[in-house]
Amino acid sequence: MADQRGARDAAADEPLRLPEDLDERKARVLRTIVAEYVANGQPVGSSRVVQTAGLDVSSATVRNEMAALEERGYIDQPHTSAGRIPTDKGYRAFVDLLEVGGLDTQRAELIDELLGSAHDAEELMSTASAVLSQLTRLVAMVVAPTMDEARCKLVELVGLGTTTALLLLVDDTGRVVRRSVDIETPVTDGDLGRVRTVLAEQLIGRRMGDVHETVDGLVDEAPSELRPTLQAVRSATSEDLSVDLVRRVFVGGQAALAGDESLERNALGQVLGLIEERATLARVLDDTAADGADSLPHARIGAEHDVEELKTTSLVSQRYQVVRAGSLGVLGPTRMDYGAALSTVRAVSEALERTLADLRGPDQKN
Amino acid sequence: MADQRGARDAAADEPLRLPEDLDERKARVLRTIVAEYVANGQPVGSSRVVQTAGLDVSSATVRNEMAALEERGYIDQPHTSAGRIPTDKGYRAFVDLLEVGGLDTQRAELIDELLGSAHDAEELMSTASAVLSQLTRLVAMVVAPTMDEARCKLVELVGLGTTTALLLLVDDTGRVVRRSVDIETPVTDGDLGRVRTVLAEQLIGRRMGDVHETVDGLVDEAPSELRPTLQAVRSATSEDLSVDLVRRVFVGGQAALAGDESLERNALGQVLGLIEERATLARVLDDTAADGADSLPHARIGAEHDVEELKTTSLVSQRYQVVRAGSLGVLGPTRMDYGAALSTVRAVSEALERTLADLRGPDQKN
DNA sequence: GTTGGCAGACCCCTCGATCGAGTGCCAACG
DNA sequence: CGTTGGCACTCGATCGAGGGGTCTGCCAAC
Repeated sequence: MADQRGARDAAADEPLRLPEDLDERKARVLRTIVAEYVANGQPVGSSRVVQTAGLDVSSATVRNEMAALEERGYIDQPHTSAGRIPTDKGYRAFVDLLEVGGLDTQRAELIDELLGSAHDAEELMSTASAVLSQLTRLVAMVVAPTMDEARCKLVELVGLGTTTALLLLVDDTGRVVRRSVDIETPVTDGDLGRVRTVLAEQLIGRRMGDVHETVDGLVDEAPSELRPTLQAVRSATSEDLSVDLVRRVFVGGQAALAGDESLERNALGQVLGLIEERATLARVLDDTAADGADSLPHARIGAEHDVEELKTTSLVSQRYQVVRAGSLGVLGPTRMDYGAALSTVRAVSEALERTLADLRGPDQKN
Repeated sequence: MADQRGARDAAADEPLRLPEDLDERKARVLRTIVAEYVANGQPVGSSRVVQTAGLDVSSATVRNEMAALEERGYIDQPHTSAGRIPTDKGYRAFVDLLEVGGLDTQRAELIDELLGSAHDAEELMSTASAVLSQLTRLVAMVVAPTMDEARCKLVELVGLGTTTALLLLVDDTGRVVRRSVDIETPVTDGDLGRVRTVLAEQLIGRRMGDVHETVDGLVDEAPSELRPTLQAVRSATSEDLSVDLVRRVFVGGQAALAGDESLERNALGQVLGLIEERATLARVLDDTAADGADSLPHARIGAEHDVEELKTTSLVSQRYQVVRAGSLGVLGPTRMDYGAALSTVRAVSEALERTLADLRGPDQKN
């Protein structure tokens, strides 16, 4: 397992702690190689390192350093007479040494402006993924927060047929959960209305996470004619309410994947396939974010992924909203601009937190 | 403009009408070339045509026919000493001569079974796109029907802050429209409740397409304290209700695009980009389906598209539900198996219609 | 109209040679 | 001992030539 520390915060002023097997100069060489390779996509040779790193030594010296770096697994050589390419371990070390800077004010303002124009949580997250993908030119993903902690604001039960109904729950940020209810025996509109009233009385104001349990408690007390309906509602709410409809994943900029040369066509297909499996995708984003410190983005690089399809890609992900956590991030080839990715994810994440708070904050009366 | 007749129905028993510039044998040669090329991806030569078409003439004769076909623009030669490849016009002629057969019972049953397991319209369409993409190994898309003709079944107005509320409309198939309402001046819960009552009285049972107009009519009659809220509702419903949230496009199997060699990497990126623009996508599907006869799928091939990004792809699309029409289809490289695509789209479309009818049919009481 | 035959075009693969980038090693130097 | 310049070496990339194979277009004959 690779080092799982999160990216460093630029604010924390402790000196950069180098890995044991890297001295100052080796680290600098490694940094240069990663930066150059990310920028140009070409293996980088010793002379180029000397040039761009502005080191005051000869290329022969750098060659020695590079040999050491290769031996320790930080870089690799496609073939004997080629320059070096970072390994996953090399990227990892690079990222660990990286200071996550802030974004320039222009971009930061752009983010705030765009996110601020959203009317509700859903639109907000959709915008966030669009902004994130455009700024990074990577695939951007935003996982909606769980709604367990949110309060139930509205309950509706609409009959669609004599044995089917639609259950609607709205939370205090305006998110809507929509569940089909299949009732065993036909039920009249009147009974449906009565169930609706009971549900509204009991559920409104309660935590969304407690809905199922509450409904469960109602089934036994209820008069027998309402029981089949309540049982149906119980089973309709048994699955985590956040799944599927609410814990949606907003994906933007998939096309960017195709534009990247460094991703094999085959790998591309696999990644696209994975992106369609929203449940796995949400898990991967959440997990990756959880590996990092709170309010700092964290990267998973290449082989660090536990999902086979992502082994040639890197994911930078961060949690937002500590109370009811969602996560967001960008996905791209391991050869990505980690500096930009990390700081952009961080900036958008923070902007999203702020805007989300605004949305239910200032003019909230209850 | 290419020929815009829809695909032929196998049931219609009129003789196949050949294009003027194709006699029986030329058509047969063309058919063989398309079939072979679709199957193998290799340019097909005269001798191969003789073999697989089982023609009782020599390859020289076929060469003459092929020269004629090339002159008329049906086929093309990548280079002098290569076999022939169909042009878009060639594919078009091929498709026009194609009889849209039924699917084998095994597949047909599979489709019915899978679609039948869906609980509501949304799940149904999502399943349909998954089924369609798996059967064809192409990108499948299902555009939800417009809801103009559907009846309003429920109206709710939930306050989220003193100046923001959430408007919920549910139609008689259980689809939910969700609109943010920004009110000019703060409004009390009581007033909000009264507006809700007014809206419910006036809207329930009405066509969803008439909602905006109805609300518009209410604004002037309403007491002044309700007016800001009604105005806000009016502007929230001004946009077509079907757009965005309801007229969703369910896409499945994008990964298939990456797997196909015949699509340039560049083109792939463009297609992926277009797929993310759901509004355009819905329009293209609708338009393509509209070009064909009702209850028959229609193909748009390569250059027939008016969208630049799709010029190297073909789309097979069909309308379902004539009253409140949606459309569905598959997208892939022009070199696709049109026979399979056409019959599968047709089969899924019909199954979707049936299931959608069932969903609101048998046990519907109002 | 159809056919066999044939020359020609041209892709594809391989082979060899050359070029150049970049390396590893080594002896010398401070 | 770290650093350096020098040098031989490796190996991909590029180029051109040549052979094999495929498929065509044309033509004369049937």
